[in-house]
Amino acid sequence: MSRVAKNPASRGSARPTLEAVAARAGVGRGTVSRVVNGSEGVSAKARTAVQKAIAELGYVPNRAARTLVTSRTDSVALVIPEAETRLVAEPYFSDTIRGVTAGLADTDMQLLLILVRTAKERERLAAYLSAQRVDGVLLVSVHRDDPLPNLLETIDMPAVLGGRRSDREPLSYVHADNESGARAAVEHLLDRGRRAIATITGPLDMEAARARLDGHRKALGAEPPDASLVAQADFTEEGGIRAMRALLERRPDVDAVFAASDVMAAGAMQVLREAGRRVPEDVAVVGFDDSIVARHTDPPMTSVRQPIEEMGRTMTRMLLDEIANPGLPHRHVALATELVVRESS
Amino acid sequence: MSRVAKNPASRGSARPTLEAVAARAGVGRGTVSRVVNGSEGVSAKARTAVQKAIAELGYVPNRAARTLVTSRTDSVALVIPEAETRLVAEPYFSDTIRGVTAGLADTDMQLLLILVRTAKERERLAAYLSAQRVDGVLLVSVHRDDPLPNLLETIDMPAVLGGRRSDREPLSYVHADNESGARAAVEHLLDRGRRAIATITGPLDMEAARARLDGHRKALGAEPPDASLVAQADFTEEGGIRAMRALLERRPDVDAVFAASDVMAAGAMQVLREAGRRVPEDVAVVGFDDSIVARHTDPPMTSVRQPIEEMGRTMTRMLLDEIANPGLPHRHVALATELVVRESS
DNA sequence: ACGGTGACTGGGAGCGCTCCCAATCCGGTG
DNA sequence: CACCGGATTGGGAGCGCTCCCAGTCACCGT
Repeated sequence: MSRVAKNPASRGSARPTLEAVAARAGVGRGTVSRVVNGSEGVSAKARTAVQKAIAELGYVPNRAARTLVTSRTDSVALVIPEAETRLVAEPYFSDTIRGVTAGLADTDMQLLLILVRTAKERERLAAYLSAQRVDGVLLVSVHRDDPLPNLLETIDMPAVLGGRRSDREPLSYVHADNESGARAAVEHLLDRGRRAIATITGPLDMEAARARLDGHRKALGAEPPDASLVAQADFTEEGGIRAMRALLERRPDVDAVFAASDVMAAGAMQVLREAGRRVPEDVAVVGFDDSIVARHTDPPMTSVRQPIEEMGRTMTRMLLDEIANPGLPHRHVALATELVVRESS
Repeated sequence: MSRVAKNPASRGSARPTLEAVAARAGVGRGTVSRVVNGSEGVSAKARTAVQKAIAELGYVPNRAARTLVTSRTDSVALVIPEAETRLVAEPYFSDTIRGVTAGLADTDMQLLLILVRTAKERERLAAYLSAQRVDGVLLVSVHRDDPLPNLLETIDMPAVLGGRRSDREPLSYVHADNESGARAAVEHLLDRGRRAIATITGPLDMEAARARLDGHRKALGAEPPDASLVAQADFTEEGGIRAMRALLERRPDVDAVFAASDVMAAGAMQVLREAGRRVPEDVAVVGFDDSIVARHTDPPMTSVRQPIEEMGRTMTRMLLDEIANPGLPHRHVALATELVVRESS
């Protein structure tokens, strides 16, 4: 049989194969494979010969071939609900990606980015993941009723969540200590002598939003606070605006607001200004995220910083761990937040 | 997490193969393959039988096997220099990704996200791309001396740039019409009766920055403007601050500033406030990007909007085109910008 | 000297898919 | 009724790699 190299995409110099390296080094395929994969049981002599051949030929393993036999893909997916990329403070997005990338840096894993926008895409994603096209999944911004985590568990796919669905989340996750952060924010307002401290919440089907609300409540005392001081919103500026208007109407005496996101806090500040209330003299404002928005409002906003990039890095490390050790029990990690005080409080 | 799969090849429920589908449908592998890939020359009868079998078995093609033989990977890489994710206005990042994802939406291509941070990683990326692990590359935020585009051309890898290296860029690219945008901004300032219109530039090794500077010059008249009205910076807030200080010192009479990015404009506004100049009464300010920052400065900032998400979408479509038709000549697309007038001017 | 031992090594057997070609089928022709 | 050509079909031959096992070989103990 002639070995007619009829490569369909025959551009560029044909890449050398394992076989070519073996021939050049005067050894068998098995030995080259062992060297490439760092297995032991290869004589020093053979190893150097192979390494030399690899260098000379510029050999790079064909990932598809490897995947075909090992059924490892050497890639992980980062799944982000697209809506969140609009609502949530912008840096959340880039910081997460940066953290994940950093966590993957000296692996040779690839990062697949998947934005899910519609319910239909969600289903496609499910099929996609079931097809085992990645070794693991990072899932951020999960809502309470998100079906994806359960799916992942069902198909036995390693996964780590950024944030949790509830405080009984079984899957592995990394999250910021939202409750403590919120509590610190409200206590800071109390320290400043504020007495009527309202809060603007995020969507309560997200645990992060609930936890921040809890922090507000706990800082104010054990018993549930006056409901008139709580306005529900959705993390958007528009929502923050509406919530602040409602609060002013219900509680003209309000002298401080803790918003569960910077963007909502910015909206609140607008409303306060229009209402003729000075910030911070009449009403103090504290946000959450410490995003770029917080630094540019007028006055600059006090906010609770969460270590998003580090969350991404940690999630990634945990995922790689779970991929490498399939039996591993799920782990839960909380990272500390930090109150950044500026002039709005 | 109950059963620890110790058998390497034992995946949850063994995924059905092409062969299984063929058996079930009572046809040969070739026929199933033809149906799956939409080739013609399949009788209606065979086709429906195959489709039925696929549905019943829940068959999903194994991508690795396909890649191995076709040497297509069905994935494209989006390469982003990591430094840019910090400097450039944040939404740039997420908008681009959103656009690219949208462009890929009804393909079954996957998106690989690659952040390049160090020179070493840059080299690894070169090796990676040379290994033909993706079908095409999207490259954003290219600097004038970026070696990557040439590499891509050398290895004959389909690529589309977001922005260009110079106005003689040979590779395909999509960019915003920076010069017109800048010109519109400066003309707007002239309309407002401003006479000493300074500009704060981005790093001039980026064509976008140069083009914005050109726009400033051309709006002011054919001849090169007074150099004292031009301050070079780097797209960062810090840079904008330094530049504005320098401008105030050199030209106390300055009555307007056009900054090549919102973040720099925000820095400039800070400096102006500290210097006791009112915006816009004493000095009008216009930014570029129309990012979230522009909406939250005090006063809200006039800015030049660029359709970033659309750029991402367009780039992606062009790339898919180039992948599908290898002979295609390179194309250059400029998208219009739009001046968004707010209270800072 | 000889079997035993452990360290290495080569290469067959696929992984699941696409390509391609020979084989088959069928209606229409002469 | 034999023959022809186009439409359809089945399945062999790999793609490049890892796994695994049967050797091979130098060396040791008795």
